[in-house]
Order: sequence, then C-alpha cells, then structure tokens
Amino acid sequence: MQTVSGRLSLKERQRREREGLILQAAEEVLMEKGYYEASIDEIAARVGIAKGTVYLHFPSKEDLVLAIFQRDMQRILQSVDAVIASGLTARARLETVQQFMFEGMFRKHFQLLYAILNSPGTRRLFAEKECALRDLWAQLAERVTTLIEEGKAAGEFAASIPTPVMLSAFFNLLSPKAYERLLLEEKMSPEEVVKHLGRIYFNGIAKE
Amino acid sequence: MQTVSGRLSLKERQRREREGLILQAAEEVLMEKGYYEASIDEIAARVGIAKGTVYLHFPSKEDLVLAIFQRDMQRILQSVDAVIASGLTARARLETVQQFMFEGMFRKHFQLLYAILNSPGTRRLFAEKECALRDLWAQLAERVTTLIEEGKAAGEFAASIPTPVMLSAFFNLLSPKAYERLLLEEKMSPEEVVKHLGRIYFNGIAKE
Amino acid sequence: MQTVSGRLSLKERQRREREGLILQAAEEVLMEKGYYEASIDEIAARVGIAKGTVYLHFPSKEDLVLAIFQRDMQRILQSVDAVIASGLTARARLETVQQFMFEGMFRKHFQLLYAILNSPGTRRLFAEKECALRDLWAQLAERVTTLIEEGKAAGEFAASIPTPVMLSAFFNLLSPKAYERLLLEEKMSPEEVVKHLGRIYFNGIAKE
Amino acid sequence: MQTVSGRLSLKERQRREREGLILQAAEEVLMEKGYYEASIDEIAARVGIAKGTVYLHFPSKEDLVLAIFQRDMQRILQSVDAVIASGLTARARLETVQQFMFEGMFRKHFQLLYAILNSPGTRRLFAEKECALRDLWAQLAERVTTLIEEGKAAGEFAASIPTPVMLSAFFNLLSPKAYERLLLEEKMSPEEVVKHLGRIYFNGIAKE
DNA sequence: TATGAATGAGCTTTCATTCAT
DNA sequence: CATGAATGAAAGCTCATTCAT
Repeated sequence: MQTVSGRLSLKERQRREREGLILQAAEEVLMEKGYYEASIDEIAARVGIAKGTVYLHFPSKEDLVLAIFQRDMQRILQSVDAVIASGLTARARLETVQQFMFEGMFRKHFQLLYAILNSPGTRRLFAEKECALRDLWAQLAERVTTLIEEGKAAGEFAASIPTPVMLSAFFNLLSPKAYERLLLEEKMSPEEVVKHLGRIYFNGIAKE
Repeated sequence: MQTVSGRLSLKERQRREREGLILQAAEEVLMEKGYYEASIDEIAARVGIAKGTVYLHFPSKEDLVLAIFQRDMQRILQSVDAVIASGLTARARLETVQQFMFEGMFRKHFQLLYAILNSPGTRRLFAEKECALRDLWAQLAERVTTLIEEGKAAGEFAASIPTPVMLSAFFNLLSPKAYERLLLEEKMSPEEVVKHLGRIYFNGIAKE
Repeated sequence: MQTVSGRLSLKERQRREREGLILQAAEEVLMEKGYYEASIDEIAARVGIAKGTVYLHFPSKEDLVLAIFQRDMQRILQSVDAVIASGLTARARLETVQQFMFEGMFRKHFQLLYAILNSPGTRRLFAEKECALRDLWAQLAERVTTLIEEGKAAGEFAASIPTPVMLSAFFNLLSPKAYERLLLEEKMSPEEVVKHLGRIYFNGIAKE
Repeated sequence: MQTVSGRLSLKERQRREREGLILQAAEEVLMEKGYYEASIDEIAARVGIAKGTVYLHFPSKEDLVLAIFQRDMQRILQSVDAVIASGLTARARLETVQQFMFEGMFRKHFQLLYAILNSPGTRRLFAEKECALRDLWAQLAERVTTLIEEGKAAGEFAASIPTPVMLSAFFNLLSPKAYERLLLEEKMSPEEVVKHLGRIYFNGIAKE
C-alpha cells in the first residue's frame, strides 16, 4: 500500500479519506440519535454514498461504532499524553486534561464514547467486543490513574480517598454530556463551567 | 371509580395492582437491557399477562417508560421532601439526599431515570413528551436548588460557584450509575463509595 | 392445548390449519423456484397473510423448509409402512413403494425432498440442521434397505449386488423428478413410466 | 483475431487461457457451493484477478455458468463420439459411455451439468437461455438415443421399453451425483460402483 | 485492458401496535 | 376485559453488476 517514495498510494489515500468521512457522519448521527436510531441508511445519505459502500469499509454497524471509538480514543490519548509529558505538577496536568474534555472536538468525541460506554443497551450489544472497548478505555483510565497517584505522592491530593473513586469521580464530574444544560440553557461558556467544576473537583480531592 | 364509601372499587384496585406489576417488570427489563432491547413481549411475559394487556394500561412503549419515571420520581420526591422537612443544616440534608440515591430501591430507580434521561437516543424519542419529562425532573432539581441556596445563604457553601453548576455536579458526581464499577470490580461497599464521593463533593463546594 | 373432551381447542386447530396452509404454499413456491428464489414474501402472499405471520409459525426460512420435510416424510413413511406391513413378497412391496413415489401427492413431496437433499447449495445451508435432515432420510432408507435384504434372503434379488448400491439405484432410478420430461414432453402417463422403470430396476436387480 | 500466419495473436491466446482459468475456478466453486452461494468475488479471487475482469469475459453470472456447460459438454461429446465411432456393439459402447461419466474429470463435469439442469431454482433462472441449455443437452441425448436404438435393432435391448424411458433411466441411474454417498460413506471404489450399476441397468433393459 | 470501489435492489428478520375473538 | 395472532414498516446486510480510473 505504500509507494517506493514512502507515501501512501492515491487509492489508499482516497480510501482513508472516505473512511474518515463515514466515521465523521456516523459520529454525528450517533450523537444525535444514539446507537439504535442511527441507521446505516442515514449515515450513508449524509456522506452522499450508498448503503453498501459503508459495508466496504466496516463489516457491521457494531464495527463502525467500534472504529469511531478507536479513532476518538487515539486522538484523546495523543493530547492527553502531550499534557502528561509536560513538567507541571500532577494537579496542573490533571486540570489541563479536564479542560480538553470540555473543549471543541474533544467534548464531542468524549461525549459519544462515554454515552455508549455507559448505556445499558449498548453495553450488552458490544458484549463480545467488550474486550476491545475495555482496552480502549483502560488506556485513558491508566493515564489518569497515574496522574492521581503522582498527585497523592506529591501531597497534592488526599491520600485517604481511594484512587479508583477519584478516577470515577473525575470522569463523572467532568463528563461534558451532563453539562450541556449549563451551556445551552444557562448560557454559560465552557470555560466558565470548566473553571467551576475544576474547583469543585480539585478542592474536593485536595489534601486537608 | 370510587364507591360511595369512598374506597376504590375492587376492579380499580386490581387494575392499579396490575399496573404496578407491569411498571415493576418493565423497570427490571429496562435496567437489564436498555430501552431498545427491552421488548413489550418480555415485559408482559415477566408479569404473566398478554402483550395486549400492557396496552390497556399504557398506550405505547414510550408512555410506559414515562409512567415508570413518574412513579419513581414520586417516590424519590416523597423521600427527599421528608429529608428536607427535617431541621438539619442544608449540608446535612443534602448529604442525606445523596445517600438515598445510593441505597437500595433508590439507586435502582434513580439510575434508570438518569440513564434514559441522558442517553441521546432516548432523549430524542421522548422529544414530544419532553415537557412531561422535564417537569418531573424540574421538581427534583428545584428541591436540590433550594437546599443549595439555603446552604449558600447559611455560609456553608461557596457563593462563588453558580447554583446551576452545583446542581449539575451534584447529580453527575453522585449519580450511582457510574459507580457500578467501584461496587462490582473494586468490591467497595455503597456506604464507602458514598462517603468518599460525599467528601469530594462537599469539600469541593464548601466555602473557602 | 387439549380440552377435557380430548379434542384440540379451537385456537389450536386454527393454528394448525394456518400452519398447514403456510407449509403448503411454501412447498409450492419451493418446487417452482427452489430454495433461494423462494422468498418469504411470496409464500406469505400466496397464503394471503403478512410476512411477519410466517415467522410466528417458523423461526426462520430454514426451519420452514425443515418443517416441510418433516411433514412430507411423515406422510411418506406412513404409506410406506402400510405397504411394508402387507404380506406380499419383498419385490411386490418394493414395487408398490415405487409406485407411491410416482403418484399424486407423493410425487410432489418426494420430489422436493430429493431435490433439496441433493443440491449442493442447500446441503451446505442445512449443515447444522443436517442431523435432523439425515435422520428423516435415514428412516426411509432403513425401510427400503430392509425390503431389499428380505428380497435377497428370499432369493428374489441378486445377492451379488451390494445393498447400498441397490438402495441408491432405487432412489435415483425411481426418483420422479427426473422423469418430468417423460410426462411433459413425451406425454407418457405416470403409470406407463412407472411400469417401464420398474421393469428396468427389478429386472436389473433380479437374481440371474 | 487471427494473424496472417493463421495462428492466434498473443493477446487472443492469453485471453482464452484466462477464460479457461475462470471457467475452471467457477466450476470448482459451483461444485462446492452451488449456484447461489457461489459468488463472483470468490471465483475471481481463486483465479487471482479482479471481479470486473470476469465481466470482460462473461456478461453475467448466468452466462458464465452457461459457458461452463458448453465447455464441459463439448469435452463430453468429444469423448462420447470417439466411443461411438468404435466398432463395438451398442451395449459395449453404451457401457463405455457410462464408465466415462464415473471417471475423473467427467464425473466432475457431468455432475455439475446434471445438478444445475435439474434443480428447480436454477432451471427457472436459465429460462430464457433454456434454448441454449436444451440444445447442449439434446446433443448428448441424441447420441445416447442413437446407441439405444441401435441396440434395440440389434436385439440387444428390449424393444418393449420406449427409448425415451431408457434414455432417462440411463442418465438418472448413472448420474454420479447421487452416488457420492457410496463412494464416501460406503468407501466403495468408482469402478465397483459403476460395475454394479451397469449390471442393474443393462440387465434391466436387456431383451428377455 | 484490468481494476475494484460504488451501487442499490432485494433479502431475512424483528417488534411495537392493533383488533377480532 | 384479556388475549395473542396478525400486521407491516423498517432495519441490517449481501452481491451481481457497472464504470471511472
């Protein structure tokens, strides 16, 4: 698939582009309608291709969704890793990670991931592919866990609160899905919301 | 439907009892499988009645789910109101409310409510009945809002954090759904989890 | 499903009647078009019911076809058993069995059975249900095998020809499917065809 | 397409070679899976060419199958004609023809031909091309008919059995498809099977 | 010429909802 | 009233065929 010059062939580039468009459209429809009400027909229609074409790229609806997760998680991990590599304190790095999850693209990606990962219907659906899903999730959880423990070691966070609790709280408190109301109905800016939530979380887990 | 003696007729009592059984079975199935994978057939089978009978009580699947919400919310509100009526501080009362949401029946009820209320697919489904849903939810939100503002007035909570943010954070941080992992995989007891989460939240929103 | 009087309830009778109609229509379509070109839609349309109704009776297209086989084979076995029970010579009984297979209903049933059992596509399809299919077939083969061996024992048939060969030859030579041409194009009567074929087969396997 | 030298151009030779490969692969897949489960994709893959290329040689799946028949029939006819041209008795020549049909390549070719020609689904499919199919078949039937009638004239075969019946019986009794069971499950050799079947047939049609 | 991505008609199957009994 | 058989719209998926490259 690679030419001698090391670049991808035209065909392959087109293929990836198309795949990207499908993933994007699928993500949109999934966000709007959820897994069950999102039909392959509609996804294809939004891309402007035929239903069958979707199946050239993804063998099933489930696999399509899985692919969205993988792509999104990859992007999230890249950003998170960049933050973690900085020389800041654990708390500062965790705050930056949190901010990502409220901003632009990341809100969208993370939201979908989180929604599907936690809704009872879909979890059952992906039962057999759960390993793949869990793996994806585990990678993000691992990073945050490390940060939390570094913070505890540095005396920034309360050692008395178990790390798994802090981890869960981090994702729940900061999961952007639930704050749509604040953005839409209360007309708050993401920055403002994230500031206040960060304060609650970090004061909450701070050492006495 | 009421006899001269003021009591409900036998027929009506039977009717309500059956309605209760349907709601209960429906709630179970919904919790296990989610909205889309829960079939009227299975719900009816669990009650031991015919599919058609469900439709004598609820005009549609959506309405059935709505009725579950209404019943659950009513129960939750009763308990919450009892707590609020006590003479404790705002914080103490809010902590008690939170504990409800992690205990026994309430965990189950609240979990379902919250799950469906927040999954993108189901929200669209209930779009036209959203008013009803919002009303239900608004009643609970109102109670918590009042408590938060009382707490602020009493100097217990930080006035600098907007009340809507505190409200959202309350439900997100303390929503039991997301903590199943802690209960199941980390083998923590609900009491322990609620203790740590309460600490995070209440320290987080406390006045400096 | 049975009333105290021992008769089937009305519901159950209707159910069976409907099931019979579906099987009959399915058999017709299958005969005309073969397995793959027979669509559930068309079968339902011929019965005058909706597609979904077919699925109330048979969980899948494969199972529908299997049910046809079972019903047909049952009918065939009944008739064959009646013949076998008569006190005639082995040859006379085998001839009578052969005649069945060329007459009226039996031609139709046997034809379908044989066609699907021997076409490569369908055999693969029914791979997992092959046990069921094989069982059905084995029952008929067993009867014929017994007759052949009785004939050999009685000195009617050549002992030098292996019984399995005689069995295969019986079904192939006498399978009515392949003789449609004689009936249709050569305008021969079934009786005439069966007479000549019987002569060939029975002279062929006769003791020297 | 022919050069002045009378030989086929290189291009044309390559073309025919590839066509042969396609036919061969198609025949294989068809034998394994039957008409409907054989996909153009798989056939192309086995040849190692693209799906579209198949369509450069054959305008449709049906035509591809028809071409297989034509090629196979041509080969069969060649061999049959060679046999017929020998100076043996009618019976001896017919026996040799029969042996062909049980041996090596011929079994394979004949089997496919016969299977598709007799399965109800495929017959309908080829309805419009039936003329072509019938023609092919008629050529073989004609040879055998001639042999049978020569046998009758020579007093070798019973004149009382109509020739079309003998013809049908010949192909049915001797069609190798149905004898796979004997080869596979009873572990008989083709030679043995053909010997016994020949005995049945030729004794069956012999003059009293 | 050879390719294989794209197409879309058509299939099996599901299930909320209706309604004659 | 209660029933559950019947409905039929709608979904996921396949594959022969086409056509731009």
